[in-house]
Amino acid sequence: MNDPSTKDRILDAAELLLAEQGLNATSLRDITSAAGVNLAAVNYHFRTKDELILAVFIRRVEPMNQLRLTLLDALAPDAPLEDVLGCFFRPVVHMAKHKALVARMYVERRDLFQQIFETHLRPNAQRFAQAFSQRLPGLCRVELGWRLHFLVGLMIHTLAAEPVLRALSGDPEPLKDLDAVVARLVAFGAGGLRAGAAMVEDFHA
Amino acid sequence: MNDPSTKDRILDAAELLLAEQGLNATSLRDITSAAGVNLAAVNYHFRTKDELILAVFIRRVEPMNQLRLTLLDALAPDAPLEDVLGCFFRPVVHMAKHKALVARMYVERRDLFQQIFETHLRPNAQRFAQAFSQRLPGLCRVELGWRLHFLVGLMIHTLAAEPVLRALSGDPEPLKDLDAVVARLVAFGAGGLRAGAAMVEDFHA
DNA sequence: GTATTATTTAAACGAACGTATGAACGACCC
DNA sequence: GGGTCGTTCATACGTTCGTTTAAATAATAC
Repeated sequence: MNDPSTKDRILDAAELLLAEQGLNATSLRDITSAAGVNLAAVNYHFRTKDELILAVFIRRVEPMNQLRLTLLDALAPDAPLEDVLGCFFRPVVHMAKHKALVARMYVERRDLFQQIFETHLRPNAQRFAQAFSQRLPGLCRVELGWRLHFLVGLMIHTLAAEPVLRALSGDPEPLKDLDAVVARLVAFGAGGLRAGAAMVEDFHA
Repeated sequence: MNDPSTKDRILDAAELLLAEQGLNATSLRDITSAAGVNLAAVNYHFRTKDELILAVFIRRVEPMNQLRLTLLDALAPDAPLEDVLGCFFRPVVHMAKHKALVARMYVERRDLFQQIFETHLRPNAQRFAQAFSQRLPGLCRVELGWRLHFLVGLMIHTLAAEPVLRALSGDPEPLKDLDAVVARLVAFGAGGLRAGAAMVEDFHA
């Protein structure tokens, strides 16, 4: 087993620290000293801090994205809403050790997040939007958008809030049993989507 | 109509910029030059940047908190779950022009958020936890904690994501009709809470 | 083995940051 | 009018940041 390359050691250390401390709060010096490499190595391998952040993120998003589509394709056409939600949530929850990075990215650097969304996530998102829409008849585009937005909110917030959950539940490792987390997200999400669907006519009455 | 004091002009400019650009990304020089005051005025009126951020936040949280309790107290003891959710969501959604600040705070400076939670929000949160619990019989402490956590996620994410909603729905001002936003949050939240409650025995089987 | 390329290193750059200082200014009281 | 106190001001301090440079070292090819 050969040592991980400098590039990989930077990526690993960056993933950990960026998720833990935030994007702006983590300096390149934090990362390189944690990785045991020289500061200038970041510039050599990634050019800038932004490109390093993108590389860290894409390394996890790429396979997660593929898994999502594989699961969705394997679903029966008449599979219930809950199964689609499972395909949506499970790969993200299982993705990485340092899940808070998603939320950090989303709030601290929406420009970078948007960039990744356009290049890596948009087709994926449209496939899921279609799968949800199919199982929530009578939902117009705007309302569907809001509900998808709520789903993303559930997910991001859950992944970001390990310390809060720890304090709230007393469980020292609230995100340990990932399947239970997925089940909770699926149940809550399905209930919200269905109740929301029932309200549509109220808004447009 | 006398001019607003230096202190207020700093608070106003800070609220706008901190929400727009983020906590770390906004410098005191950004704030003071937007407010048209001297840089050192921050130090004079608030001592440090952290204390300024706290002051900005507390100025909005204080009345919002009081309104929340007033609404909850005015509720009939047998009011439905949706009404409690309304008391929970409405004051936050209506709170300030620059709502993203809540999310910024939550992700970028959880230490400050925690500090405000302990000193300003905890009793409030317990009142609501009790009101929810009362209407969701058979929910253990842990599961209730998860569901409250999901509610907070819905709220924060919604307030933070105006630009995303804009892109997603095509609506140029998706957070303009605040009552519609509250209605959507209430419907989705109630559906999620109830569906979650129905799943409890599965987890503990 | 030497030449060429790829990688790592120490050191420094200029810029931006939060904070601190001491002088100037203004309103107000005696 | 002089003195006091709260406020505003220009300016500077020390630090840290992302980025760059050029030399040193390792790896590869001929």
